Parts: sequence; C-alpha cells; structure tokens
Amino acid sequence: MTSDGTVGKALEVLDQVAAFGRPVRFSEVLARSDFPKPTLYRFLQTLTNQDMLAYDPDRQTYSPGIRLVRLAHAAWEQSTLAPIARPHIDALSAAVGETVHLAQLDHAQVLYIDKRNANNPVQMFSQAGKVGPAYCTGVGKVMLAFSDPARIDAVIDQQSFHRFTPTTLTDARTLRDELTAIRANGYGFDREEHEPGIICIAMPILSDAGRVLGALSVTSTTGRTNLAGLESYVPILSDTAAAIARDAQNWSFPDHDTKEATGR
Amino acid sequence: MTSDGTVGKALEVLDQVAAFGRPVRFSEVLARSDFPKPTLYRFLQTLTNQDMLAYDPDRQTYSPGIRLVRLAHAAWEQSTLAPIARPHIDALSAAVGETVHLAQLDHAQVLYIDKRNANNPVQMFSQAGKVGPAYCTGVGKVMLAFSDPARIDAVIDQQSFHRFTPTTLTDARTLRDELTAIRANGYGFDREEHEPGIICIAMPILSDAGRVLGALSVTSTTGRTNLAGLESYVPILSDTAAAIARDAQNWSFPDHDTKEATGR
DNA sequence: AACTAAGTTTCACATAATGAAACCTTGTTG
DNA sequence: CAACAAGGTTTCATTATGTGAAACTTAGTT
Repeated sequence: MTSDGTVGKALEVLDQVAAFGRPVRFSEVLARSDFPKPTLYRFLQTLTNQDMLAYDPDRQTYSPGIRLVRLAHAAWEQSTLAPIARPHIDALSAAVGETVHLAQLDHAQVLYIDKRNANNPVQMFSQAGKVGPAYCTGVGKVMLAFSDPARIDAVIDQQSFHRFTPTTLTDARTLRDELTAIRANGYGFDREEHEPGIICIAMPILSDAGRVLGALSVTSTTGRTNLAGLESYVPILSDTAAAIARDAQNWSFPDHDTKEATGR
Repeated sequence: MTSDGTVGKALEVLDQVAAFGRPVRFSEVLARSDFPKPTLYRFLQTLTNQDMLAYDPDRQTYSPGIRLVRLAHAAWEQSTLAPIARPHIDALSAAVGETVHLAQLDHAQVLYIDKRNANNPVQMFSQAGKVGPAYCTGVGKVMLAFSDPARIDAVIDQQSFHRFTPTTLTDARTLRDELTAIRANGYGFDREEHEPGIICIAMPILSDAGRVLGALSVTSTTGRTNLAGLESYVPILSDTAAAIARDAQNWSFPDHDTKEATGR
C-alpha cells in the first residue's frame, strides 16, 4: 500500500516536490526524502522529461510541471462535480451576491473544486485545486458529518487541529460533537474558525443513497452579516444541493450524440 | 526518449485515458493502446490506487483523478505566469471591459493559463487548463511568431490545419507568411479563424532576451467591434505585457518565510 | 446449457530499477 | 591558487520489478 512499485515511488517524489510550494533544489528534496541520492535523482529526471516537473536550469530548481495543468483540466471536467454544478452555482451566486464555494473531500482534506466571487466570475485554478483543512471549514465539517463512521474516524485521525483563530475546534471530541449537531441540523457553519472575520454556511450535497458527493458554502464577513443572516440562505442552498445531486445521478457523458463543436 | 522506463509508460497510459475526454472502459483503452492486456491492466490499477485515475465501479470506467487537480494547483502557482500576471490582467480586463486570456505554449499547443470574463460574458470554449490549436488562435500565432526558427518548424510540423471557419489558415505557407507579418507588427489578430464571430488581438510577452514567456489577448465579437477597434488596445496591451515580463524576471519565491497551511 | 466478450490472475522470464561508490564541477577558504 | 567542500552526476554489479502469454473467472448473451 505504501508503494505501487516504481510508479508509486515516482509519484511520491512528485508530491514531495509539490509540497514545498515553491521551486526546490535537488538537495532540499533529498533532505526530506527517504530515497538514496541516485534514485531520487533519476526520478526527478524522469518526471522532468515527462513534463510532470519543470526544471529551471538557472536556479537549478524543480517545480510541478505544466503537463499537470493539462491533465487536471480533464480531471476537473470528468471527475468532479464542477461541470454539473456550474449552472446551479452561477444561479446561487447571483441570488445571494456572496462568495460561493464548491468542495469535495479528498482523503482527509477539503479540495476546492470551484468558486464564484460575486464580482469576478470563473477563475479556475486560482482557487480550484486548493486544499484546506477539514476540521475548521464549513464544507469540511459538513462533508465529514455525513460520511460513514469508518471514514470519519480515519479522517479525524489525520487532522492536525492547528488553532487558526480563537474559535477553531482543536480536538477530536469537540469536532465529533459538532459533527453530531450538523447531522441533526442538516447543515453547518464556519464561525470564524479558520480566518477571523470570515463566516460561512455550508450544505452537504448528498446522493439518494445518502452518500456525500460534495458540499456547497456561502461565505461572508462578520462586518456584513452574521450567522442568523447566513441561515436565511438555507432554503436556496438546500434546493441547489438537491439539484446538483439530482443532476449528478442522472448524468452520463454525451455517449455518442456528441456536439463537441468547440474544437480543440 | 519514447519511454522513461516504467514511469513513462504509466504516464502514457494516463494521457491516453485523459485524451478520451470522457470516462472509458478498460477495453476501450486497450483498443487504443500498444500495451498488452495485463500490462495495461496493472497500470490502470496502479494509477487508480494513486488517485491519478478515478474508477467508477458501477460503470466500470476510468477517468482522470482528483489528485491531478491538487497537483495542478501547485503547478499553476509555481510554473506558470498566472500568479505574476494576475494583477496586471485584472487591471487590463477592467480597463478594456472585454474577455482577456493569458496563454503559454506547451509543445505544439496553446495552453490557456488564466482568463477574465467581460462584464457581458460571451460563452466561449476557453478555460484555464484547456488547450487549443496554435495555428488559428491569436495567442498561438503570436507566441509562435516570436519563437526561434527551430521551434517554429517543430510546431508547424505538428499542426493539423483543420479548417474551423472560412478564414482559418489551412497550410504551413500561409501560416509562415502570417508569422512574418506578426513579427514585423509586434502583435497579431484572430480574424474569426477559430470561431465565427469571435475576433481577438494578441500580444506576446517577451523577456529582455527576447524569449517568449507567453501571450495575452483581448477577445470580442464582430457584433461589438472590429479589428480596428481592437487595435486601439495595442498601447495598454503592450504596457501590460511589458509589466508582466518585468515582474517575471524579477520574481523569486518568498525564500524563507514559510507559512504553510494558511490555505483558504 | 452453451457460448462469448470483458475483465482478472498466474508465473517463468527478461528487463529495468537500485544504490554504494566513484566521479565531476563549481564555489569557497586558508 | 592549491586544497577543500558541497552539490550534483555517472557507473555498474546486484536484485527486485515489471512483463505478457496463457489460463481462468465472471457477467452477459442467445
């Protein structure tokens, strides 16, 4: 499980480079890696050849490569809720005039899939692709709350419970209590748990079978509204989530009746 | 070069799956693949284990996986012009009130890196991560025009010259003439060459050394303006391109102040 | 029940990955 | 400017891994 052969190891290296969040030198990766020098060196070479990494010869640094951007576009269109949810999110965003997020759970983290700013629409990877902690975001807690117990345990196990603000939930117990409350309620809040002044209301997107497909949230600031204000969005949020879930289940790719006029 | 060992082969499979543009069954991939059945099978398993592919057990289909979205975010922030160009593009978009694109050349294709929609948005094919043809887009031709001769030859060699509209350039000769004209001019147009009714003006982003870093474009419709109208944007486009190039060359990552996990 | 196509597993064999050691190359120091 | 590091690259015998023909197991016909 730790390793899917050579390919798994290479991808581990790729992740390690990406994890730095900035271009890195060979020796820096080496210091954090379990691989011996020549092995790591060969992986970096291979990944660079393959455009999975980009190498800057001047600075002698590696960073995640452009091929990933191409591949991710395909992933985003085929393996996420984003394309299905798009019209619904547009409508929601227009209706509430606040920032809207669409997220999915990826292992123990929240992965933001799409976003609408009230003002400037559609900025894809600028937000989408970003990951955040599950335990202190509205979407994270809501998705967790409706996951099956085994999953909840696994995810909670991996949380670091870093205190971002005074209201951050900082241990498993309080988080579990919060999850129970969310389950009872049907939706959840972020009470400035991640960033001071930032609050949100989050709604799970559930399949008919009750499986968590993702989550929606409407974010605002304490200067503009409060939790009670956000709560007034519950009906539209719940309708939107239901609509997305319905579409997701009826959706199958344009099998043969392809229009695809928009070329490549 | 064809193959970087096992890792290269696995990534080839990943590309093949992504190329379908929709979830695919094992046998479909097999039909297009040179790999023998069990080999391909194992690659798909490995990639799925690694979340580079997602497997839908109901439909028995593979599609590009969610891990790619995470990785691409890192790539987008570190290996593209997008983060540097962002404020400049915001300003440009606000100033001209039309759709603005930022693109880079990826092999023989145009890769859209970022985009700003106009206030009155035109529905179009482009998005960050999406690829387009180099020979019939403003950004593509402009980037090509300022590339070195060897590169131009290589890229032209790989173009398919599909006729999208009546004005599409459909052979290497006319394209080369157009590139010469663009080089003389300093910028280029898309004269409804890709989509009817869609025109644009494109400006290369060049380093001091004259290397092509990317390209910018302002897109509109024949209903709203014409080429002469777009040409009035030349000064602001050229200033913006210069500003981006300058920032790109002075850019170095926040070296030591690591404040990880501030994710949104 | 008999057939078929798609998907999965096995296993002897060949290839490709491995990493200790040696080797460059560039920048630093006495 | 010789001697030294430190970071980066190459070599090569050893071993682990990947390979794919064939056999097998479903699931879906007719």
